[in-house]
Amino acid sequence: MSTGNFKHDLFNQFARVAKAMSSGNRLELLEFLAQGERPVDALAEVSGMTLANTSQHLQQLRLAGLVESRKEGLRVYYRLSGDDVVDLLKGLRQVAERHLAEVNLLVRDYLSSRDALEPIPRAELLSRAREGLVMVLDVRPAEEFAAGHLPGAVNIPLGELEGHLEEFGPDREIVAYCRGPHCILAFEAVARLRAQGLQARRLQDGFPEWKSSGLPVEQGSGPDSA
Amino acid sequence: MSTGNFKHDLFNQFARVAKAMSSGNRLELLEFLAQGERPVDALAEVSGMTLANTSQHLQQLRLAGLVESRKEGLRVYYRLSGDDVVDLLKGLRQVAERHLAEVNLLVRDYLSSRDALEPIPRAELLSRAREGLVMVLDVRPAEEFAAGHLPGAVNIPLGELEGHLEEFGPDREIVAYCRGPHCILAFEAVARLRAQGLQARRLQDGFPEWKSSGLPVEQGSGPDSA
DNA sequence: TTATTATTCAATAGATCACTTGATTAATTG
DNA sequence: CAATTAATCAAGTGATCTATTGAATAATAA
Repeated sequence: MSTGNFKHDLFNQFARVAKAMSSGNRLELLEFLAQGERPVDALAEVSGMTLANTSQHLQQLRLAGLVESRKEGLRVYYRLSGDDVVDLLKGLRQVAERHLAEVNLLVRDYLSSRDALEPIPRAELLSRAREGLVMVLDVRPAEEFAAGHLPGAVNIPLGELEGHLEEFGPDREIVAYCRGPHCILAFEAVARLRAQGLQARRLQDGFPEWKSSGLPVEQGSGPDSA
Repeated sequence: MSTGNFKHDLFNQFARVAKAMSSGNRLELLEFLAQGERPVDALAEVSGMTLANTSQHLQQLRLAGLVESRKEGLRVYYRLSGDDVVDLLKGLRQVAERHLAEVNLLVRDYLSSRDALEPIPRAELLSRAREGLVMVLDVRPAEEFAAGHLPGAVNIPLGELEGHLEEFGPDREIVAYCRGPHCILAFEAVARLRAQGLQARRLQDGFPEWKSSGLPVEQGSGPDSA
């Protein structure tokens, strides 16, 4: 790796970090890890990759200094190696959104075909939820819900949505949320609920943003932790 | 490119940006471009790549939305597509420095072998330069010097340093600076001057940091624009 | 001990990437 | 007009990357 040329060596080290982030699959892993520590099998399932493949990608991320791991019993838990990694991911998203026309087209196409309506702002949801006017729906996996969620939220992971349709009424608006501005779980949920004739909207951004903006958060098993 | 899967497509777009930055050569180009607009041949020379290779790398950067170009006469000038690209580069450096042991080893080895002394802080240089106690040496290429430099600085590009040794005296300390914290020009200059028995130190960071911290700047051809 | 589970390792084929070389385009000059 | 210059394009080769497969390791349970 060392070429004896300081400048080159240094840039090549920086490039290692970028190379680790140059795969959509690995970025997806990083985004999940931004939510907190996760074992390998959970990451494999959520990313849709095989276990071995996921493990290898995680090791590339580790070699680039982006994640760290900890073994506990049979499981190996991975986590981001620092908040600066979150900043880096954010910077990457920002540049892509500002300068890649394809990203905007993708988002626009998806939104217009799935959910033309504006997301509901956080403050508005808070006040309307307090008045009991809306049902707050958390479509993330149960484990993420257990680690923290919006107050009064009901947890129905996206895959189980079809089995719970009778819990919704046509008169009470449903506001779905998930992980963040680019998490598609909430989009999908809104699309499916609307297909059933229900009133559904999407929360602006997701749980991490809600939490980091200082709004109230509930922990532990919620009202629907079946 | 499109897989019909929104989430995947989106992450793959983000990955395109990271992939463009996953080469040391391209990062080097980006760092030069952070100084301002440059034509292809200048970038080729400074990076040590062939013209064709440089051109191809620049086009990859453009496809990733990191740079833009403008044609003027025979020349094509490239520039960063926005300040967010600078932020992204900074984030990349930060993560690499914090989490890659190799980077710290590289920097430490280089510093201890070339320049064990601390860099001189900006404020200190300013006051000492005003008292005429130090000679401020800009070792960047003449064109960069002309675009802006420290007040009273003398411009001697690194390659011409050996031909100008008689301009320095052993009693007046020399403070060299260049582009930034990882630009090696100043390191090299200090090493060579010390090898001649002269008192030489390096400014903390470089010209961009000096300028952005609000300290005075001179423009146009300086006192030594031979 | 053997079996089970979570993870990693090793080997592989196909795809993509980096750099070189020589030809080509576009703007300028004589 | 032909010659020159800056940059890009096109093709080829060796290297690297990705995902898959099946085997190996390590911790736990029976």
